[in-house]
Amino acid sequence: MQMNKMQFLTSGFTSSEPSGASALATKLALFHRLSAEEHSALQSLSCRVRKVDAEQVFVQDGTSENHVFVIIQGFAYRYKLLDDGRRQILGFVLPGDLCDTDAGKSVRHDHFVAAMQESEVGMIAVADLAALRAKYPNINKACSLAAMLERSILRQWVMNVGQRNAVQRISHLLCEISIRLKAVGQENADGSINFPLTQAALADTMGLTTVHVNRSLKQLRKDGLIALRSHRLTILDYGRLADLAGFDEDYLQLMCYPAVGAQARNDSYGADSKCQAL
Amino acid sequence: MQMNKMQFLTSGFTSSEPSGASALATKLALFHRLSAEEHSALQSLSCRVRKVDAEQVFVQDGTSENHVFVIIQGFAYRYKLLDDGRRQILGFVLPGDLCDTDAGKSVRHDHFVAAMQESEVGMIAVADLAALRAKYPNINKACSLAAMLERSILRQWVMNVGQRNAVQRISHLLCEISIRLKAVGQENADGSINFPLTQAALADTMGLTTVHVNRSLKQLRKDGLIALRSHRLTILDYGRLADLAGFDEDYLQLMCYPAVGAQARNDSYGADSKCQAL
DNA sequence: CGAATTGTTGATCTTGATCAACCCTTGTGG
DNA sequence: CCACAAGGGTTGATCAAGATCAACAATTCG
Repeated sequence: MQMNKMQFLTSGFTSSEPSGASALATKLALFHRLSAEEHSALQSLSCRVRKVDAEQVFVQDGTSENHVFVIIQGFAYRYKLLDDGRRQILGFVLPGDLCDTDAGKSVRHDHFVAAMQESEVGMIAVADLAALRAKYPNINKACSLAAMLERSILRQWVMNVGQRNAVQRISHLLCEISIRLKAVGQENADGSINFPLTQAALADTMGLTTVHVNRSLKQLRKDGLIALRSHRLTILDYGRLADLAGFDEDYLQLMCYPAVGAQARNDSYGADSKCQAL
Repeated sequence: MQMNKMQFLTSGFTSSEPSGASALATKLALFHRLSAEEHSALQSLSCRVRKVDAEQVFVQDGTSENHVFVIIQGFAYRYKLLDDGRRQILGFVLPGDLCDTDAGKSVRHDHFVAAMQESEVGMIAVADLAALRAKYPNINKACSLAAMLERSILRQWVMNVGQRNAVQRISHLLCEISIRLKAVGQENADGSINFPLTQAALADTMGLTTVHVNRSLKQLRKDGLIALRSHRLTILDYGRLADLAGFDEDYLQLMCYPAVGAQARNDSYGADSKCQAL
């Protein structure tokens, strides 16, 4: 897959809204118990909201950024380019996810991040987040754990591309995305999910060609495992699909902070009391 | 590659020595400027040193650990297993590197870590390191950056396995290991490095078969790019090798903290003042 | 409606897998 | 010191998953 044209930032900000900081707070609360004070500190983080178009790049390779991005809604992806134009997709950034959390300082990006569909991202000053992390240990730990989850997912991807065949790779990815989206409530009433990847994007994710992705999807449909059309994915038989893919959702469970003894639940803002996958 | 037999911990501790904490301090200092106080706090971290045999597993999948490990000397690797016994190597842990830095709490491991050759590892209580991170912002940042480097390397690996052919993948890995080892002073007088991977391990790293690894190495030797025998690697033509692999060492430069204005250098313990790759 | 993007299919080719020997080195015990 | 075993490395022959090339169909969108 060649990357031909790619739009760049046209700098269109909408005015300051609370939703960015709020999405962040909700997400971090899944990783580690936060005190009421910490929660409200997060809520009051100044966060500019920006709309980005589909295929718009908002983190540039080689640049360094004074902001951390939170995806408020939509679907973004990280990628690298090879000299000859081939693209490797390195991860997906879903609602509530952060780009480059753990930068306590500005760091040179080694990859791009672009929106897969029209999305809303929140921008938080690196210094602001760093200050919060320095002051509030639980926020700091939650950020570290979020970064750890990202590594955990990356390891699965290496496993995926290194050891599995085309059908398994694709199945594995579908399972991952499905679980991650559902965990943040992004599920449609009919059980389907928003799946904005073209077959070309899938190919660049899995290290395959579009032709082969097409044939593999055909196979998955024929076997009654999935329904996928016009960017809507329904997993028809999760059990068989996960089995085929060798998918074990445990690696996504980092967000589940352990029960803290008999301590009452309402002393903190920790989303549901139930242990929840990402 | 099948994993047949694999030795497990026989719990042999040698008595407490300073070298573990010291290796850690030196490494972290490369990521972020540390104050004298922070540096000595690291030095006085209690750290038990343990010898591990070649092929001995010291971090178990599915378990959680109260310790963070520092490799003092030797060579370790992370890996996952598939049901059918296939192994995917997910990263190498070199002298000074940490396993699972960012666990502010005990976390369930999603992979194994084993020694590739006889090694020495230091064990630091998770709680101790967490306390230091909470107290000293620069230590905290350095740990976050170390974790970030690990992600950065993982992204390169996905790129590698997803987009490059056998010869390129192997070349890329050789470049990575070479730079990382040399950056921590692990270079022999003749310019060679310790390279304890068997061809089978290389295969499990790159998602190839041993046969194909063997043929690719033959190619690299024939082209005068490397010399490799009895676990000693010499890169004969780094320029051509890196070029062939599409290797750009920038992604390893996270350790290089930026110059902090005109501030004098000797107010902190920051290894060399020169920007140094990992 | 027409252009562009995305998806689908067939034919053929290539990289790397698989299977099967065999060699070389290293280490061990008699 | 030699014999032998075992692990690792090397080579050849054959096979298959996935790549490449080339059309063309179906959607989407202005």
